[in-house]
Amino acid sequence: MAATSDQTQPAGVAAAGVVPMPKAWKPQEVEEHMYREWESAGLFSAAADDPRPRFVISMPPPNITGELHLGHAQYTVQDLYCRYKRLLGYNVLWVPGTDHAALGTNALIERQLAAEGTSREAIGRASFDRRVEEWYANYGPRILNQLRRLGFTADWTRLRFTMDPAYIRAVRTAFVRLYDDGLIYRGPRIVNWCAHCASSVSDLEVDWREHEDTLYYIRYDMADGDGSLTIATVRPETMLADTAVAVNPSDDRYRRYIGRYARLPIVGRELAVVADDYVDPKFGTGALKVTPGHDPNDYEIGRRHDLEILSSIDKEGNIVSDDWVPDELRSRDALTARGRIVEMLRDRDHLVRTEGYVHDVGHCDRCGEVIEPLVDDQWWCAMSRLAAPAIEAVEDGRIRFHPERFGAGYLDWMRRLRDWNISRQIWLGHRVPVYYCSRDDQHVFASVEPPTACPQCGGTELRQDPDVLDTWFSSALWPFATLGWPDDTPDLRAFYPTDILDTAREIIPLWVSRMIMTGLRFMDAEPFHTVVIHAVIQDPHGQRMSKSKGTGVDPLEMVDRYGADAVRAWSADVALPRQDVRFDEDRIRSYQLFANKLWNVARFALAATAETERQGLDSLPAGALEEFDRWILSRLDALIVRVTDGLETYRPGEGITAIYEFTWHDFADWYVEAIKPRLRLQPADPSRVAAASVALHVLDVVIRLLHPYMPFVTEALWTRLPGDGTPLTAGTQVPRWPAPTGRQDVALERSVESLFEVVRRVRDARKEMGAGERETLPAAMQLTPSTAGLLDAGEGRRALGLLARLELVEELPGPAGRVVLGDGIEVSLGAPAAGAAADKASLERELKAATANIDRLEQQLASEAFVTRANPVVVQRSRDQVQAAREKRAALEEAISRAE
RNA sequence: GGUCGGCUAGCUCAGUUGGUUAGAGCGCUCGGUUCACAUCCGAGAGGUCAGGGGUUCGAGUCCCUUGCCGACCACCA
Repeated sequence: MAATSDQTQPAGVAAAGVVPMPKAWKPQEVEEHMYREWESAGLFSAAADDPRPRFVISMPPPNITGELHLGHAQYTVQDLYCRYKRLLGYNVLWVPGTDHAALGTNALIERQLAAEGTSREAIGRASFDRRVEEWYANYGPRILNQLRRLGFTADWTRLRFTMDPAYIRAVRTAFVRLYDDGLIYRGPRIVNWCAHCASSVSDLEVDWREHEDTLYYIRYDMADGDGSLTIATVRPETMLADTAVAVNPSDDRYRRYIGRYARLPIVGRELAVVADDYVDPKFGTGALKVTPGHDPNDYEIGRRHDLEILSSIDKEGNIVSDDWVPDELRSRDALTARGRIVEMLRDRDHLVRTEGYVHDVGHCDRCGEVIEPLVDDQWWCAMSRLAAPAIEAVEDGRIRFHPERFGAGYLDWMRRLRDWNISRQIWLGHRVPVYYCSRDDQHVFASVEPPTACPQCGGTELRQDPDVLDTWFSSALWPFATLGWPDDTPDLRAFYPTDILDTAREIIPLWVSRMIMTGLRFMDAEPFHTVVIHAVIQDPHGQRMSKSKGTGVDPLEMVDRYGADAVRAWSADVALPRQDVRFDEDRIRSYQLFANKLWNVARFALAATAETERQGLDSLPAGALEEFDRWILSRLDALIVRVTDGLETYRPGEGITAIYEFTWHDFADWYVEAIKPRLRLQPADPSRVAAASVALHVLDVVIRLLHPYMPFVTEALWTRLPGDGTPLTAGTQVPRWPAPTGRQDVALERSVESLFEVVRRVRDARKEMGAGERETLPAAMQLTPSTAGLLDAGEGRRALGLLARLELVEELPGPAGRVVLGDGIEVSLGAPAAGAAADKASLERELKAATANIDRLEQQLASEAFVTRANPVVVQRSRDQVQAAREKRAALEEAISRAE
């Protein structure tokens, strides 16, 4: 890699000390340049003929409806696994792309047109199409730039867009095959109609919101004059299209009405009274007006009883002008008509009463308009034959969800699937590839290539269906259509099926389920084996982020402020296995600070070590490692296990948390501080060489473990460590992911950490005694017989002196100022030059705590049940603890008496 | 209505088969110009683990229940 900025200098240059490493890690000065280097070196491109095992992710294509929001930072999870797998030696392909988002983009462009005082009808289809192209040309590149700024290693040479010519052919092919197999059909059924978008929308695109409405009780007299039925409705305007009244067959109140006829007020139509189990006798009056033309449930009742379907509301949301509609209501919009109808009912004494009523009303997901259910000719995709194998794939475990609970939700939804309304009446999108011959209404056919003649009669006057397809119909083909399907391409053969799909949970029914269905149908294989559902990012108050409320956050703003590494680390931390996560800028910032910390600890280690010491651990002579060396290597082994395990179980937060804690606290705070004197020894001193080698080894491993999370800072450091110069971002033949080395030593860890605890207590005591920060105190150390050899002499003794700023002596010159106790160790501190000679109060405080601890343990051990039934290991631990606590209490009491 | 998630320090969150005296980051208090880092170092204060009940020698952790917050699915006019 060529380097222009000093932070990306090759290792040799920096190591020679020619160019010093800057004091602070400044991602803003490094990341963008470094990314361009990676991309231009082709590090993200996978080869179809690469013999290594492959790992593939299809990127969920962001909608080109605008710029990305912070939620897209969750794509970090995908890059994390791509980089992890590259380090493991896989041939990795991450296929990127964008989605045309027909309904959404269409709504935005229409809004734009409306703001300019025009409309799509006014400017015509050609101009509209140009608008669409401009839109995509504007936002598409911005989105891709955002993804690049986050450091994502998607293979941009394979970028796809769901409206590319090749993709259009894939969509048409899928449609034609399903059509020819009878799984796509056209027919009149009730749909969710949005008058504003002038299109149907699928059940999943209806947004239900609570409304306060009025429930009207309306009396329908019987046609034969004998009695009446009162019904309740919130939508009196739909009564014009009533074609029946329904009651529950078991409802004694209404049994005598069944089979007779009621007369519809205002209109005068006769309505059959039918018996249907759907009717809830306890709701309202127990009698239901049936309007098959404008209510999904009524539609079902209508089918069961073979009722006529009438429409009283048209696609503009106005009352129809059919001759059975009273003149004064015709063409009025539905809402004004409602008021007028209520007046008419009141005038004619049909309105029994009204009451307030709170219920949910469907709104268009895209534009917010109230949805009008109406019956319309639409294209449908039959679900049951497609769903069955997709259900089995998850039941059998061929596809697994993480977190697991989402699998149950998927199955529940799939088992209740209804046919899918796939046509939309807008201009933007994939046109339905169905053609009608002008010679004969019966000559209807679907065709992948635009046909020139009717296959049945050869007629050349053909008309294409005006509808377009639901965007999700095209997205459903994503994992294979991006690889060249329907052609049998090398990419398709090499890279399908993919491995992991990572997305948000709300997308499971919209997209995941449909990819599984089409993958099994067209490719005869599940499109992926693992579905990872990441958390949804909310605003800091736990509300959904929304652009309109101004609570949306631009990921680039965060990247500019804290660096991509910090944003990524935070994303990876919170993405799994949680369900919701609040945006927390401080937490992002903490990862920037971490990058700086890593940078500096590396800077120190590199500056303090000589070129000759950068040879690797293996070249050290046997026995060269001291206690702290073995301690940090033991901790490092545990870290490798924890990070790897976290990634393998789809809990990446475990990994980044562990790396953070290890690097900052174990490595920088303790290990590096403890070896500083050793690094100042002569270059050839074995102790120095061991410390330097271990420090560099730890850095090397940490950088590799951290790289998937924070690629930029790790790459910058990698070039300065000994190695072959191949960027970490590059895939290599030889795996580079660290493996545990068997150096874990739990007993050693315990004794070293108990020494740290003593250091902490001494620091605390020094402060309480009023010792100066830089003042060295004399101290005598006493060890109990059980003490580990570590503390007796050598490194432990040295470290205690260094880290707690003590001079260890055999005998204190005067009375002890304080006595500090640890596990098997007692440190008597000499009095500081100034300040309180002894702090009896704090000793007494400690005594109190120690006594309470003894009481608790003694009580526990006095319990017969505990001693006989608890795990012996636990019992022994309590015994050891109480013993240690008693020793400590005795020492404290003695110290207190000395202080008096 | 069904399902799922959450409720742990002032704030945001860890806490993986039940077992030391419940942790971290930020914030706060006190002290630090030690030649890696003030984007830092050291020390400290701060929690009846949402309420109630149960199982257990032992519960933040398991079971039941109540409450509140949130999400998804369904759609009783």
